[in-house]
Amino acid sequence: MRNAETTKNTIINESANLFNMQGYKATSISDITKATGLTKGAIYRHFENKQDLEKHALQRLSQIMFGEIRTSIKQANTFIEKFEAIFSFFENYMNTPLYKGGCPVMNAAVEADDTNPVLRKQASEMLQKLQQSIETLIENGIKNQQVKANTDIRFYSTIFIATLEGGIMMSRLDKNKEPILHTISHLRNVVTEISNK
Amino acid sequence: MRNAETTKNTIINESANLFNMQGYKATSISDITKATGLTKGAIYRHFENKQDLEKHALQRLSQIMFGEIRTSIKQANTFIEKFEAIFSFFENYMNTPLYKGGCPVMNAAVEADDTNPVLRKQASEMLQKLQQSIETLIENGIKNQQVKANTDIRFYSTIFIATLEGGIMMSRLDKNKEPILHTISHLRNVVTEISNK
DNA sequence: TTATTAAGATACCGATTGGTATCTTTGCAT
DNA sequence: ATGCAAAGATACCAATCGGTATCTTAATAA
Repeated sequence: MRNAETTKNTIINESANLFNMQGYKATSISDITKATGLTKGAIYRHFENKQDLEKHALQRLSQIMFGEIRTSIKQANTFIEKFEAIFSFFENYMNTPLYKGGCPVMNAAVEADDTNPVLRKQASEMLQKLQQSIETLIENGIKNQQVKANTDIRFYSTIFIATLEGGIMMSRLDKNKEPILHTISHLRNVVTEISNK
Repeated sequence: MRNAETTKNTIINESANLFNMQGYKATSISDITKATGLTKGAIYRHFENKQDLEKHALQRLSQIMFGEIRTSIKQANTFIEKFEAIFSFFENYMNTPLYKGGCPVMNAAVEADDTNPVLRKQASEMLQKLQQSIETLIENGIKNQQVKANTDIRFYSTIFIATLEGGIMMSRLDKNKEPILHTISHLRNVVTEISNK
């Protein structure tokens, strides 16, 4: 048998790219056959239906995203350096993104929120995971006395994510790095604000 | 003749609602016939094609959005009150929105950015207009000596919009007002920050 | 070498898509 | 009242949608 796992993998990768760029509803199975060079028969051997494929594709984007975030955070030592790692991760959505089409969480969230409950739930879980990892970052900062003890963790993790996501959206819309750079610059001030002097 | 203008208006209104809720690509002409009670023949008499209808629908959403923003800003007197008006406008995306489906700028931006250049350009112009009106607000604040003279207008208008848009996205995703309330609370601090004491 | 079986290709399905040509109805001017 | 033009309904079109049944190809185990 031709290597099934490899095939399944390329289907997931290619469709993840297409879904994140064009949208889930807007990407057809035949778009995916063109991108992979495979046929419908091959695709439907590996996935029950389109929704199933969407699920796996977004799961893949999630793996890539959190994989990158996790390693870049681990490499950083101080609280501030770790935040800088997150900042440059978001800044990279503009020049050398891990995947085309912008932030998968935002894309899935905006497309799915009123129509596709499966996708919506998945996006919600991704957002939760992202927020959790930022909250852990702040918690550790408090433990290490790098962050003020009375810092509202939930509040600030929300601010960071909202501001960065909004910045990406604006930057992508007018293909201009200024917004994301401004938001990062602002969040640096916020980091300083909650840091112990 | 049956009133053509009224018909055209209901088509625009209903399709604007559907486009903003389900997405532009995901909303079919037959969805619109069901919502309006009209037939395809009637719709295509008033609009060249679907793209033309999308354009008019987003234009309508833009009118509603900026109409509301403008009047609520005008009613406010001080710089801080005007910003409070904007804040409550964004907060209302969660309970009593002017239109269903969230912020039209974000929706169009996320859906269109890689595929639909017409929609994309329109969304870009809406964002520009939104930013312009916030910049004017800050400028006037400076003129009235309510805002510090050295305030970077472009910078702060970007922060405000990015943070609010990100907050809406998060709040809509998990159907919870907490994120948008947190972002507004944070932006209140920012307003205070650039205000003259 | 050959039988087996999984992987992938081909050909089709009904439903729906955006769009159009044509017919009918409506309201107004004469 | 009637003729006319505009508004809307009906009926159709080719193309594409997601999905499936069936056939062919390729790799492995015997």
